Amino acid sequence: MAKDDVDRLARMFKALSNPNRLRLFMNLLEESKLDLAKGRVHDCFLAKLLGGLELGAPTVSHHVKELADAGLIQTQREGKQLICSVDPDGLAELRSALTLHALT
Amino acid sequence: MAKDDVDRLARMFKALSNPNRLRLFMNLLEESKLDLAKGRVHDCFLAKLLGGLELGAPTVSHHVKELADAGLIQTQREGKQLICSVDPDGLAELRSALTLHALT
DNA sequence: CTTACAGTTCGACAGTTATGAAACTATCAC
DNA sequence: GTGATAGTTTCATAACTGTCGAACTGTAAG
Repeated sequence: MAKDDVDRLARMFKALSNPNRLRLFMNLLEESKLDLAKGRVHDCFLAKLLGGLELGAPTVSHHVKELADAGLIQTQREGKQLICSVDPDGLAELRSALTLHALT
Repeated sequence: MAKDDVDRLARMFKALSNPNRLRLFMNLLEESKLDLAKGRVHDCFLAKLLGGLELGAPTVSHHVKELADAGLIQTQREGKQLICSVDPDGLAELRSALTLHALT
């Protein structure tokens, strides 16, 4: 495995290594599951992502940026709000790194 | 998703968030793939895991402990040497967390 | 234009992490 | 026993991280 690939992967894992950030991502993933089951891509406001999380706005902004920079989520402005969705490519990369190809 | 589960998952991701530690784990995983293909469980010395990694012994010892504490690898003494292998349960946990059940 | 809203940027601070040097423990070979 | 080998523990240190308050930017509504 090339050094660049390892670094890229490590960055993704780092983005998921903070419980609050992981919760954000899992919430988004949960929503995505529901929506994908219905055949459309999910979008979601930041505020909505925070369900139960008691974090200040600057902190959330920072976490979202980390997840986006790592390639795990995609963001998009829509008026005042920031729309987030899981990046399917990033997710696929993660999963394939953890897959025992010899077994499947 | 319960708080404890999130914390446990986050700990696993954190263990993989350092490039050197991730390389250690990926080396082990690579070896495991080969061995599982042959129908046996792989074991591997620390020194062997280090292929190319220029880290001091204390650092490696520390990284191995982190991976073990996170539940990603299992260790076992054998004479002077420490035998490591991927913990299949931990790996399965990680993979299932990243799986879009609605899609599979 | 003014106000309110959603999110960002900029410090700052406490806490954590990665790394190695030195000293240590445990095991094997002689 | 002596010495060599494999790994651990302790400690120090530089670098990084998570969080927030305060000030800021951009957008929409009136």
